[in-house]
Amino acid sequence: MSKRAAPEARRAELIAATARVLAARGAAGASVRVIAAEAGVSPGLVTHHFGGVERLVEATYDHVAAQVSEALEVAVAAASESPRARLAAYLDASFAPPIADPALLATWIAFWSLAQGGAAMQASHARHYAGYRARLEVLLAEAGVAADQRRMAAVGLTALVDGLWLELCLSPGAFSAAEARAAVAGYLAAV
Amino acid sequence: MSKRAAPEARRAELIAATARVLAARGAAGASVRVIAAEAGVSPGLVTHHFGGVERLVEATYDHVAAQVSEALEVAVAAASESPRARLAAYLDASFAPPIADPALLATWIAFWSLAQGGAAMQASHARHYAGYRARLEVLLAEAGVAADQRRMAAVGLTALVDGLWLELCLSPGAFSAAEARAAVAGYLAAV
DNA sequence: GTGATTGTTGCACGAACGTATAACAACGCC
DNA sequence: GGCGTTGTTATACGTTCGTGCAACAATCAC
Repeated sequence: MSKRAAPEARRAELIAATARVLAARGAAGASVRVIAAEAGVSPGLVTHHFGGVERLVEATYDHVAAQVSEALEVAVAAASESPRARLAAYLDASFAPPIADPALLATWIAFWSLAQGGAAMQASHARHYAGYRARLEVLLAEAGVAADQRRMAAVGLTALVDGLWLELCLSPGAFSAAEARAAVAGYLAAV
Repeated sequence: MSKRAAPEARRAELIAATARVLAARGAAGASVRVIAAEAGVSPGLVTHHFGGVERLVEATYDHVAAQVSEALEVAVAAASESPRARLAAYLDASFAPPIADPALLATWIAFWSLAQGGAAMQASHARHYAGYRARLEVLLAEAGVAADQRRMAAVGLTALVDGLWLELCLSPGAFSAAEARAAVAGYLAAV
């Protein structure tokens, strides 16, 4: 039996275990029993702390999305103070660890597939992507992009980065991370 | 009881039923019983004709991928003879029916999530995407793009179109199909 | 120390899963 | 018309699923 833990700590453990299971086995493997075994606890704990698997997966989505946003901010903070460099760092971070990771893609695909029937998951997705685009528009503004062009630039850049990230993780042999960065740089130059 | 049918016809019916189930209920709903009910036959027929659900889903992937390719070719054929118009038609077709369809995205996500553990599905995906990029490179060549720039242009355009298509289906409110076409046109102008 | 609170376990339950198998029925062949 | 071939159904089996529940145990208040 696992030692008694504070509710928040146990919830965090279960969320981390869910993320690991999702990455390793996909949506099909994310069962209560598998997740509980990964966390080293009894299956009943999932119901006790989250009231159901669905709620646990939603919480895991929010957690992983926050981790992604944080990784992108870390990349921006590590860049020089030049607005252009900060923008490039934000975009290029998607092609380097920990973002460019097949395990993260597997997790993301699992979320997408589980979002099919869940309104809460769809809302979380919309919020996350809107946040990504909003952050991008701020960086574009700081880099001197005209106000009336920022929205479409953000839409296009988000789509381009997403598509490159997806294919980079899905079939790594098609092109390299450096080529992905070059493609983004080309698009950026056209804006 | 369903009338006796030729093996090929029955296989086609089961594949069509699987595509409908995948679109409507996602990967989680693609069970033998649900698919068989959708096709109006007994569950045992899946094993009899395909030897298992996994094989049936693989066959469905190939079928849907072929339908997508065909829809893109129809769009190209409907365009004027100008190489630029044919290229634009090929790219823009992703933002109009039957490609820009949330049901098709649901099907595609289901394939991705099911491909996690299946080597055959991964191979099918790699083949389909390579075919898409190869066709794109031909259209780029006909439109006058230099040989040494075609590959990266195809990679970038594929990623951009994919990202826009994904987000267009996933959260239709973020931007319009016309804006997606404009983003692609902008990228194309930069090449 | 003692009692109350509550995190945790183990099990039971009904439902759904994939598949194997035997019986049935429709079609082609002679 | 009878017969073999084979598409089709219905059922059964073992497994896994999510969840509810009673019992257990660790912590805290006093």
